[in-house]
Amino acid sequence: MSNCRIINLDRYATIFKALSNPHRLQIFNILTGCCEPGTTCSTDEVMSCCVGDLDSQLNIASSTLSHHLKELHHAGLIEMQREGKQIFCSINPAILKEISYLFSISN
Amino acid sequence: MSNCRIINLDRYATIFKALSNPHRLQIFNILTGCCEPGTTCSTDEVMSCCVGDLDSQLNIASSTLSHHLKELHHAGLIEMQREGKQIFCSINPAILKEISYLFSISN
DNA sequence: ACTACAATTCGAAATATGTCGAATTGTAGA
DNA sequence: TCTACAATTCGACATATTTCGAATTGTAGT
Repeated sequence: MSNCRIINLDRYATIFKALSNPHRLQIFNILTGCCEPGTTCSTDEVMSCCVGDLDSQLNIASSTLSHHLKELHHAGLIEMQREGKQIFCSINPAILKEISYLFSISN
Repeated sequence: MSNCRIINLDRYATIFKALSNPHRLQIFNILTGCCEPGTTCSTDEVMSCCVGDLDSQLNIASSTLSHHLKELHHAGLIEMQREGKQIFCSINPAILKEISYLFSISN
């Protein structure tokens, strides 16, 4: 297995598991931003990334949302930072690059 | 949501779910080939892709392997083709490109 | 037709996941 | 300190997943 691309199966399994649920994937999708680079989205859905904003877009109980965010965070896909009463979520760009690399050399 | 990259959340969730289990990820990894392009692997692990070969590498019951293969196939990640007594598995290259594209524009 | 091999389906069991509402924690303002 | 808002934790429950061994199906050779 010395030449294998995926060295740590469990780690990547955790990452893909985090993306395996439609609600979490939706969160991930919102957080990566809905627009192609260079284009403009309608203002109300751009960069809404505090937990409450996600809550209003997802139609699930906030406790469930919290659970999903925890899972995305645990997988290293998102970062969370308190700002006053709110907690802001953002994508971890490093892991995005990593996954991108993983699939780009799988062809 | 008109500009969203991930149009069909459920479809991608299914794909990522297929990759979310260590055993399935291992199968996927073996099937994409263990070598970087241009390098050579030890002969015994290159392109071993009939079900029996996977079975000997995975250390799980063959019924379990069968179940995992079904899930990978259902997600569209692998193709399966009978040749005599054996069934050969291979990666669906189209879906690999698709995922690669998905993450390359997420940066 | 019989046998051997390859792989799948079936049924069952243990464990994990997704979800909710209620209760709790953390923060800021009055 | 009291109140209101934001978000999480807890406990419970229904459903899904992972896994196995036994039984079955499919294929090729004798």
